[in-house]
Formats: sequence, C-alpha cells, structure tokens
Amino acid sequence: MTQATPREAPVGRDRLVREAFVLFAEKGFDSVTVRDIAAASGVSVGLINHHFGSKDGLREAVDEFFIAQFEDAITGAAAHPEATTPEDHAKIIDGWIARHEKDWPTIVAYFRRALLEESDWGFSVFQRFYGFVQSSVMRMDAAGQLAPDVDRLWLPFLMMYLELGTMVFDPYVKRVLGRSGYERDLWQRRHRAYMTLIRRGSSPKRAGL
Amino acid sequence: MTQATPREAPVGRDRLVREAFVLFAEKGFDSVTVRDIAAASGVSVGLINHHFGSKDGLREAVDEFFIAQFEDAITGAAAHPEATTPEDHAKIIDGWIARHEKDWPTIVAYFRRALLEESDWGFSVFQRFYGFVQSSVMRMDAAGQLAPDVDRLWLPFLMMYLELGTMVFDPYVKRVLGRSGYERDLWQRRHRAYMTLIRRGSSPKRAGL
DNA sequence: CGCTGCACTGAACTATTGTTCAGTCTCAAC
DNA sequence: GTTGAGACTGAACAATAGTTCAGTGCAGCG
Repeated sequence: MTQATPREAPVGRDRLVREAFVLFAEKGFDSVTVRDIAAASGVSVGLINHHFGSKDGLREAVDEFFIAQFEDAITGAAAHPEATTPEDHAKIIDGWIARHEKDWPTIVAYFRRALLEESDWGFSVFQRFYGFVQSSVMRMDAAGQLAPDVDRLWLPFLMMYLELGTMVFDPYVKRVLGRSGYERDLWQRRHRAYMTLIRRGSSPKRAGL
Repeated sequence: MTQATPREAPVGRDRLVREAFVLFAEKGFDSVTVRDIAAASGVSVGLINHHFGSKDGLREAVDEFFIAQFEDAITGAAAHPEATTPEDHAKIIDGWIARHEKDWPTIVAYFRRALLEESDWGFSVFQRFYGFVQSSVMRMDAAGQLAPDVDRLWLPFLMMYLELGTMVFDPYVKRVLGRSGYERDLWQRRHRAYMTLIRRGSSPKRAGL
C-alpha cells in the first residue's frame, strides 16, 4: 500500500500471460494444457491457479492483455475526428499495424480464434471497430462523399469485411499466392485496390452498364 | 455383396454423422464429447468407434458429409460458364442458399469453424471458391466490364472477403443489429449493397474526387 | 530473531474423456 | 435350425487435464 512496494510485478504472473498468449494463439485455448504453459514459462503448474484462480482466469488475463494492445488502435483512431475519408481511416489502421509489425502474426492468430469462439470480448472488439467505421461513414455522408443510392446500413459492414477478411483469411491467401498479403508490396497493392473498390467500384467509367 | 442387401444403410452410423454435424457446428469439435454425440443420437458410445474407429474418424465422416453438400454448389456453379457478371455468380450462390434454407444456420456455423480452424479441407473449399471467383473476374475482364486501373490480383480476394465475411461475421452482426444478416430482407439489401459497391463504389457520380 | 505475507513448488487428487472389448441381438444364407 | 456377419451395447480401462493444498523460501518489519 505504501508507495514503493518492492515486488509490484510478480515475474511469474507476467511470464504466464505472455507465454499463454502465444500458445493460445498457436494452438487454441482447449489444446493448450496448464502444464504446457507452466513449462513454457519456466514455472510450476500451481502458480497458475495461485495467480489466476483457474485456467479460465488466465484466459481472462490474456484477453485483457490482448485488448490493451488494441485499445490504442481504437481509441487512438477515435481521437482523430478529422478523419473523414476512407483514406484517413485506412491510414490510421495501417499505422497501427506498422507499429505492431513484430508480433503481428501472433496477434492475427489470436484474433482469429477470438472471433471463432464468439467470446463476449471478441464481440466488444468487433462492436467498437464497427462504431469506428460507422461514424467514419457517417462523416463521409455528411461531407457529401457518399452516392445517394449507397446502403448506409450495409456499407460499414462491407468495409469491415474487407478489412477483417484480409486478416482472417490471410493464412489461405498465403497458401494460394505463396506469400502473406501483409508483405509490404502486396499490402500496399491491397491498400490501393481497397480504396479503388470503395470509391469507384470495378466497372469502367462509361456509365456502369 | 448381392444386389438387394437389406441393411445397406446402418441407421446408427447415419444418425451419428448428422447429430455430430450439428453438435460440431454448435460447439466445436473439441467441446463435444463422444458421449454427447452418442446421447444425442440415441446410441451407445461404443458404436462410434465401431463405425469410425475413433472420434477423429467421425470428424472425417462429418467433413465428407458436409463437403458432399457443397459439391453441387461449386461444381454446379462451374457448370455455368455463361455466368460473367457479378450478378450471375451471386445469383448462383443465392440459389444454392435458398435450396438449403432449412439447415442454413448449421451450415454457416460449421463452415465458419472450418475456415477459422484452418483445416485442410477448409482450405480446399477456399481454393475452389477462389478459382470460381477468379475465373468469373477474368471473364468480366475479357468482356470489357472491368475498369483498367482495377487490381486483377486483389479483386477476387476482396470479393471473397465480402462473401465469406458475411458468413464468418454473421454472429456479430446479429448482436449489433439484433437480427441475422441472412434474414430475407436484410439479405436482399446486402445483396444490392454488394452489387452497388462492386460495380460503382460509394462515391457520388461527379468524378470521384 | 521471530513474525507475517506472498510468490512459488509439485505431488496428489478428482473429474472427464477417448478407447476397448466381451458379449447380445437380428437377420440373411445355407 | 444352425451358422456367420455385422450392428449395437455398456461396463471397465487408461490417459489426460484442471485443481488442490501442504509446504518452502524469501523479503520486509517490529
């Protein structure tokens, strides 16, 4: 309680969260045993329940750890109300990805599993991302950047599918193309393709059919 | 071996596959026990290993059962080389969905898991879907229906993301909107929004900025 | 020095789960 | 009627996993 408490960050707890994060991302929650995690962290099995009460408690801690990383991506984006065009909000996302380049594969893997499991917090991430994209679309609309016949309900979802789909289906793209869509040049091409599609679609200029 | 063998379709085996299909879709392979499946099917636990050798054997049988249903969707689509526009191929998909309306939620759930679990056959479905969409795009291109600056590599993937994203993220859409995106009116709206986006994008007519 | 609190250990415990197998029942074939 | 094959049963088995808990070591404190 006094200020300079000497043991404020139990080393075991910290290691457990980080190692569990990697293992959960790699193999999935059910397929990882507490003994795996303890071994990878170099601690004993008992420590997990000592700190987290149960394996599920550890999962919650890992989820919080993961969300904390996303936090600045979402709130950081919301802190840019001047972002009105798709370019703007895509740039914010790209910036965040660039900052997390090192552990990007692990983040993608964990996120995939979170979506699969339909956990509450997975939904909360989805929901906040939706709020971000949707308000972005509303601003575009207010600025007269949206054609009148565009569906205001579905457009945000479709934009999210393009963004999240890139993430979720990247393992398959990798197997089709032989390389990840997140490799720099491919990613930049995807970026342009996304912009083009959102703005002008795929039909040639002369009156779309 | 003679022609009219009386017990050609063991009732137990059949029920096990169908019930396991539903349970796997609902809760995921790992979360379903052989006892769950046996109880739901009204048979004994031993029967599973009698017919399938192991729980994994049952999974393979369920996968085959599932793929068999998709087979006609893919090959049926490939059997329509006259389909050139996005409308055409969307119509084929819609037709298939309509034919499977009854067990559509289960199919979506199972497919979701297959894609997110990165199973080999999940990839093969992705790959074939890619082949279908990609050749469809190539035909559009040949027919002069593609703007010159559209990225030929990414467009098929982006189109797939819109299609598969609707499927994979539907549970979340359901929680945001309170209804599934596959309910008829929403689905039709999404269909139009998809078409509009693919063809003309979201910008107003007067030269998209 | 003794006390207290806390991180940490690891053997033991318990529940669950996939698998096995000896045996039953049914039905077609001879 | 006997036989054989295959569907089917369910108690028993063995492995695995999450959890418990008595105990250790150490750091701060009076």
